[in-house]
Amino acid sequence: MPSWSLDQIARRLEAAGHRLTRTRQTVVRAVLESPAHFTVDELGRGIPRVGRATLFRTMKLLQEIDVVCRVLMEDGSLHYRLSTRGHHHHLVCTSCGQVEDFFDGEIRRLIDELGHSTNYRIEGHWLDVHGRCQACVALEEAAR
Amino acid sequence: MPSWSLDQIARRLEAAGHRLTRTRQTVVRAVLESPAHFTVDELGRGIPRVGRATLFRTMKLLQEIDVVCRVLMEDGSLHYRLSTRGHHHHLVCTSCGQVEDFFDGEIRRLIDELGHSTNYRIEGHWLDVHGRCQACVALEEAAR
DNA sequence: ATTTTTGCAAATGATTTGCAGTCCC
DNA sequence: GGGACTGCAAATCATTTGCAAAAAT
Repeated sequence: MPSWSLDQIARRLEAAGHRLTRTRQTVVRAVLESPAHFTVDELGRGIPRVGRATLFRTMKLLQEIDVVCRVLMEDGSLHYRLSTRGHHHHLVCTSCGQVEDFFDGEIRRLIDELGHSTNYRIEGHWLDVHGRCQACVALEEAAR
Repeated sequence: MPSWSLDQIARRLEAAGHRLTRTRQTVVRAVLESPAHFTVDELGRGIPRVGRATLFRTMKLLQEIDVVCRVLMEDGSLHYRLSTRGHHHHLVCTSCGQVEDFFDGEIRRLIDELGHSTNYRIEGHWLDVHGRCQACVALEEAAR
């Protein structure tokens, strides 16, 4: 189950007896283009035409059909993220946005171990790492 | 590390530069006597003399010193629970909501390595693991 | 034509904050 | 005594709901 497409989500919505209206398409597209995790607020900022209530209602719908799920962040804020089963690991520069892919062999091993030690059947994981790339760090240091 | 005592918590509080006042003792005792997980509301109902604001302030304190942590339940409500140990991450069963703790020491090490190999200055990471607990898997298999 | 969906504004519920009084070292 | 802590009430924040208009089948 790689990543979601608009079509797939449309089918799910209809299967659950909901309409894929223009507004909902707008929201779903915004979700698909969002980073790994985001708040309702961040999402809404990108699509100001959609009313706040509708945004919440749509997110709740997407939750119900298991397209997205909510996650509690360390700082206490509530984020959404696509409930994807695949793994999508990358390292994003918070300054210039450059993306670096990395290999997850080791991480996968750790997660397998985790499954054993807790007796869980692990269904998926998501690792997000952020920082600044060498170029941006260098620029910043030069600026002083 | 096993279960918490009032004394241990007192020491932690003081170590972090806070006082263990009578009111805080009341709250801590209530926490120690609570079930595995509980809402602020449930906690407060047992100790009506303590003001609501104080209750929230105390819970935030206990969070900061890693005595309790918050968990997002499937139904969207926020619960607290005693931390079995210091800082940790959660593995939540997607079926019944049961929570297991795990530590990210190894993962942190990998991330440090990642920083070196990519020349990034890593600023943070977020790891989310999901799956089903043994009991739920067993139930499901029995159902066929 | 009928049912669902939308946006607004008002309502709700949880958590936080301001502040004057109280407690602790 | 003086800063830390508390309770109250008011403020804030995210989310939900009521409702009349608009959109979808």
